[in-house]
Amino acid sequence: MAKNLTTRDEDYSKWYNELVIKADLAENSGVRGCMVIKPYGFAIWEMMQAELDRMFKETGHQNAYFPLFIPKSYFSKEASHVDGFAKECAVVTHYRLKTAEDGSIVVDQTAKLEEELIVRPTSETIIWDTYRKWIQSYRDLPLLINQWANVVRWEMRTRLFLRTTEFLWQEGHTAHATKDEAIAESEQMMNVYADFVENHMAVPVVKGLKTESERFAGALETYCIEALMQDGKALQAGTSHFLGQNFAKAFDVKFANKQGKQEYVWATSWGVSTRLMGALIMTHSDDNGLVLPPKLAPDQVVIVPIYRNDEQFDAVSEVANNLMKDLRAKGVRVKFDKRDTHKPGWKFNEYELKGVPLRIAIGPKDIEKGTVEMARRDTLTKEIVETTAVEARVEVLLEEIQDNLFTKAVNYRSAHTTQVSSYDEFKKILNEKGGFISAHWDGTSATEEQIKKETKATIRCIPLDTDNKAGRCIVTGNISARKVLFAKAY
RNA sequence: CGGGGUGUAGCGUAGCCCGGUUAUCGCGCCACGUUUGGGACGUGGAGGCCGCAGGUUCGAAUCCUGCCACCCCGACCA
Repeated sequence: MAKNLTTRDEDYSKWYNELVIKADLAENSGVRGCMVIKPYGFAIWEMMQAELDRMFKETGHQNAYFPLFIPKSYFSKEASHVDGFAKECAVVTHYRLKTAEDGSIVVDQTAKLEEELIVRPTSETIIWDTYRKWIQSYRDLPLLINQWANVVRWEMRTRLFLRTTEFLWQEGHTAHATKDEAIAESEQMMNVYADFVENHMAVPVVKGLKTESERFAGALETYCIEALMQDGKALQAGTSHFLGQNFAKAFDVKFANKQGKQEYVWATSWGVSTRLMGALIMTHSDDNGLVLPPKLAPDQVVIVPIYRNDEQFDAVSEVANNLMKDLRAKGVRVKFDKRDTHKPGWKFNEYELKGVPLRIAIGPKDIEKGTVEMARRDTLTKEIVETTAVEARVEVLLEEIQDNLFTKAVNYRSAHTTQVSSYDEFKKILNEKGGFISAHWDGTSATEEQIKKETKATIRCIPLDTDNKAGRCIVTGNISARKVLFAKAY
């Protein structure tokens, strides 16, 4: 059993914070709102990056890198965009320090910048300023670029991975000749995200559209994927925006079409961030610690030796090393933990806390019988397996664990998605059960705002796979074209 | 930015109201020995600008003032 881990029932957010720290994923730094991502946490992020990067490239995108600093004036070019980010920007005003008379380090006031630089909260402006120079003809389109970067948003309140002042993400920025093509790109990337999150992270998502008030600053349409956490709160896991011609007009990005006529290009942007780590942790983990889906686990299998003396250790090691070699040849990520500084029991708990999907223990009894003990992290069950059968069994179990985690999460979500037909029922479900609430809404921002004020629930999305049955808004009783998905959100 | 709270060893803490020996305890750390199939035990040891600065006092972790940081609640969060 994990020592001192607060349970989810006791205090969910305390459980989350402790888990992040104890599983060695990240910790708070000396810098307000900024976290240190520790090696184990970063290894998981790298697994995510590698797969996403592969998917982006498979859909024709290329990576590039744009500056961290954006001149202030760039922001004023697209009005709604600056409105969305103005309140949370870090601003660079000086470029030099000096030693004061009392020996302290101070900002050199004579080194003031002509124009302040903004630490990017997102890169639309600098990228579109650059695209102007890259795009002249329809032959230059589509332009399909992604960048892996850090961004800064000066949030009032931060939480490890879920909302930090600085965070890591990827942002795709594409330019297209036609509106339809740009919309198709936004939809495609939403689907890529959904594919990744469901099939690699084993986290089920609802694909949908954001309402006008929840839309990205500067977008005409925001596609999103929404996931449900174990405490019944929703988490926006990724967004893909159709930007129309807003940025093309703001940054004067035109191309000559086949008829030689100048046209503004059509744009999209899309991103996912280290917040996905939060989604991964909160979806699968339990009171014993982290639970990782095999596809993203830095170590899929760990082998723990049990021995009393050198002779036994040598015998166990021989079996372990052979297993490791065979499993690695099959592409399984496996580690043999032969540290003599910790006891087996300590290691069992350690790997449980860190969410390693499969643990293999090999001791003197196993050597005698030609077996090993295998333990699953997701079900906490153990089985004895013939050494010769381990390789095949590992492959089966890794797949089973991946599927099981997804199925469990889907079941949880189904059990916590409620259809309601009145506002009273809505409030009751929200307070007593939480989760997604599917209800009719009259489509106005006023009603949406009223619900948010009165209940703290927001419209997570207008689901795309809904059956579009008309009805009456639960608040106003006005005509509603379809049900939308509400929840309290992170 | 408003309301509340907390800063004592790497971490978690006692002491603070009511000033007075060498600042308490647990975890962790180091050494040695016994241990090793679910977070071992014993013995010994190291580790402290008591958040920072000033003040009161013979004497301050303790009282006073200012500052800083963090946490919680609100506001904020495309």
